[in-house]
Amino acid sequence: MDLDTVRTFVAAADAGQFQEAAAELAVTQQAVSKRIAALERNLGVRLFTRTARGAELTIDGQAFLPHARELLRVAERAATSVRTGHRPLRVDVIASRSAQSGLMRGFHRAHPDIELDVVMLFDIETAVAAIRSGAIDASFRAVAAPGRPLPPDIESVRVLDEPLQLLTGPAHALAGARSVPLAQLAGHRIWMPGIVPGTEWTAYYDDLVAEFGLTIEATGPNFGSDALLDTIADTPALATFMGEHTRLIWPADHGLRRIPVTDPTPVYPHSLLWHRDNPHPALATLRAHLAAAAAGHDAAGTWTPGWVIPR
Amino acid sequence: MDLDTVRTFVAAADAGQFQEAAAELAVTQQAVSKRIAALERNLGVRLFTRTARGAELTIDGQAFLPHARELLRVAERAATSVRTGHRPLRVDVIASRSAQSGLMRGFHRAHPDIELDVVMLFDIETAVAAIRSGAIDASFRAVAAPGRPLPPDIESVRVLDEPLQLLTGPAHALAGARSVPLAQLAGHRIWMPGIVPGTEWTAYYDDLVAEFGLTIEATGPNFGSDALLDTIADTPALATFMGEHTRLIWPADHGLRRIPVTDPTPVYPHSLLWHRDNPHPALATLRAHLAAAAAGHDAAGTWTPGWVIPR
DNA sequence: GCCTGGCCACAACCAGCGGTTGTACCCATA
DNA sequence: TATGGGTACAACCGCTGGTTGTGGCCAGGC
Repeated sequence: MDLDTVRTFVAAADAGQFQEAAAELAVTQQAVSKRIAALERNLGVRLFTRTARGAELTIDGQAFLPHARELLRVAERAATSVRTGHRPLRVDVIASRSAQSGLMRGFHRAHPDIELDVVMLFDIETAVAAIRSGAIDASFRAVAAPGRPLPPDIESVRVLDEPLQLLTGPAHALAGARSVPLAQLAGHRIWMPGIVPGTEWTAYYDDLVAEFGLTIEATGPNFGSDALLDTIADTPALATFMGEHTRLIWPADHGLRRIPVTDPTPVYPHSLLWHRDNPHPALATLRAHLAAAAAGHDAAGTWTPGWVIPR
Repeated sequence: MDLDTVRTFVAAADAGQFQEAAAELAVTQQAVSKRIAALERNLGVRLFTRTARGAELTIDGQAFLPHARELLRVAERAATSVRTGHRPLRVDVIASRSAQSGLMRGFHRAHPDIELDVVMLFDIETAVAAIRSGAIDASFRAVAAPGRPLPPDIESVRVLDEPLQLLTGPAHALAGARSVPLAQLAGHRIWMPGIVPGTEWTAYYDDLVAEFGLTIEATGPNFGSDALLDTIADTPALATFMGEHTRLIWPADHGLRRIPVTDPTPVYPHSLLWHRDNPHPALATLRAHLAAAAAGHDAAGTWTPGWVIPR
């Protein structure tokens, strides 16, 4: 199916005749006739009944028309998603199903008219470069890694402190605990595959390990969260950290337990980064939305690395 | 933009390389390369960065990908909307913004997974023919016109009795009334343009006129509901009938008044028609939904033509 | 009843799109 | 440095999809 053909169909349906549609599309009437005939051949149904005064839609044509319009709308949106200037707000998140995606879903619910595109970049370096080049408008990150302050043209604000919870299988020693103090995790193996060296994740967990004497194993390739959850569920000696707001796709309940961590609760600080001079109007709306959503949280009894920029 | 090209883009993005995508699509690698290059030229942005191990999405490519998938989904739905066998449930309503459309919206909310196509046919004759031919699955109508019983292979059920209200402008003599008895309308001019002779609307209003001595003018072409409402708002001597559930698109409030009619309240009987042997599974769901929605209404103090099939 | 006007479909023709094969180039790896 | 896997460019060509020309059909008016 060709979108020009669909456009021709819609034009002919609106005009009620091929001749006028042809004039609108700046082609001959014969071209319109051939396009419609080809579309009818493709779909296997007759879309118009040809009369002496033009062409009117059959029932099949009536049923097809709204779908055709929708198709053109979606094509238009797809094209504008990459057209420079007045394109949708483009935001980088660290992972789907993360708390950041949750924030963006909330923003979309609050402002359904604002067009959004969500992408996932590799690390903060890439994100900063993309922000500076204008390829993206904003990025959710944990800024900044120690010793690497943000460039002056990049602004940022803390938007969410997400408490980390321990995720264990049903046979884990701590599976029955209602909560667990952070210091008590010193003897347990905590497994976090897929933490890529050089990203801000690494810096965060390095500090957590250094300060509380934990044992975090980042070994092994990342086979995806399904494999991770499978292993956690089946291995009594292993646990992992997971953000409180992270949504699990867990069709079969393998008895996984989320256990809050206390004294202090490690929180992962999510910040929003954007370029000082970015003129996108929706960016200001997003910042206002996040500022309103972030208000009123309590930082007492929590831990973040010392290098994290204060709120 | 060509949907085959979009399909190629999605395949290449999923595969991570052109070669494998080409194999899936049963074309050569060079064809995929040319298609992607053409798409990039069309959109004016680079979608892939070519590496030694394949091709990975740029940020623009990432932003475009979900739109491309959506485009293919919509195209698929558009094609199935006219494909015979397992196509969406196709229902004929008398007008958009009518109570029937409201019923269908309610059904769609209750069963969002059921695909629907809504069409508007000319009259009950056309609708019955379309039902018999299988072109549509169901039709909302006021059955049956007097002396024209339904054929035995068409089944029907009353699904909604919609009270008619008087619609007047602010300067109309009855504009201030909280309600008006039907007999009291005898002296007033009631204007119903666009009532097409031969349709079941005509039969309904003919009976209403005959029984209560009203003056209903069906003269003049139908310039659309906007023009009708404009005229009603500006003309003190004119009023019109409108279904209680009919939704007005009325950007500027011209002070229109809806006045309930009593003693008795004329109600317009909406029935659902379908073919005895129609096997569409969603049809049974629709009938069950409408039966549940129709339960518990009170027919006391209302009027319908004598030829309307009883509930 | 026939002419006329308006509209659509078919035929013939042709440019160019979009496929193929062949080949060069690039880069990671051994 | 050689090798293998991947992409891009060039040349070629069939067929899609446009054009012009023409015929058929139907409604309305003289």
